[in-house]
Amino acid sequence: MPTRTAAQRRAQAKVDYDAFLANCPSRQLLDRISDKWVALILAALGSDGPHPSGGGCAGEPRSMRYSELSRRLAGVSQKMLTQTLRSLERDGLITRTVTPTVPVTVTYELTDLGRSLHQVMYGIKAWAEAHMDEVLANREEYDARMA
Amino acid sequence: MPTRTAAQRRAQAKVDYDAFLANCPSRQLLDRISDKWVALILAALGSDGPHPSGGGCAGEPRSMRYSELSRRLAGVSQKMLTQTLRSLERDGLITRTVTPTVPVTVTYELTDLGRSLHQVMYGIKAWAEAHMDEVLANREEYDARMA
DNA sequence: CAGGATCCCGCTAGATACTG
DNA sequence: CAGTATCTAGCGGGATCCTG
Repeated sequence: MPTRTAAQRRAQAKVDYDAFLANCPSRQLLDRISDKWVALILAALGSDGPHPSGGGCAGEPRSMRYSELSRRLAGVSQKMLTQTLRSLERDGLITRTVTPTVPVTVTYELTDLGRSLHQVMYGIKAWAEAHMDEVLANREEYDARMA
Repeated sequence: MPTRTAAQRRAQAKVDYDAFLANCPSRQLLDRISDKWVALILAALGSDGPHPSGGGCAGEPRSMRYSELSRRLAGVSQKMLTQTLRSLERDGLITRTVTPTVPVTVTYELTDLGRSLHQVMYGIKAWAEAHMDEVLANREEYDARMA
């Protein structure tokens, strides 16, 4: 093989970089939590917002059934809800418990790991609530100037 | 109009939920930082970032040229780099400075807002480095059990 | 050097229908 | 109730070519 072309070197650099990204923990985490429904499921299971059904239970780790979750996250399709729940279970962030009643009852709950991740999400939420309005203002100003 | 079908009610719920999500600051922030290249640009401009060589350690606010960034983020296409930089500038997270040399010199730097966001990213990085190996282990165990 | 304009492909979310 | 299976369209993102 003679000397490589610039295109070949670039291609190789891309491959290397992709491999690097695939092994980067921060990148993996970002991919995880940025999933459209992950944050919402974590929030639903981790916090104790006012609940439509039933009375006020608050505080202790929340467990929710499949159908409760699907009502809570009104816009989610069954496919995505199931898929997201599976992946979270796979990662050890939530537990899935099947109770062999008739019909079956399935409940989901955060693990310790999931709760710790929920804390990180809280940090994100805090920044968002403190600064997103500023970001939005910048955006409008920028658009106005460019128009 | 007679009573609505279940499908109609579901469709309406989805619309409402989408609207809610569109106005949710946390969601907006998540969308922002989960962009494939945003985190890397923030890291590149905010510190010495994920680079094997070079001594590391977080340093003073860095300013970088377009071509430096494109070399640092080896896998990025010109289109995505430009697009991402623009959107970050629009949001007031970075500044773009054009120096009319020949040929032109363009440098990018974090704003205060950008630096504050960079701190949040650091929290994410910390969790990732502390817990992602556990997540990965869970994943393997899960796959093994399912195989 | 820095970036605009285009074309195009792969992936994935979503709708729909079926099942234990 | 809590899923699985399949099919499809839309679009994000990359490659490529061009310019001030």
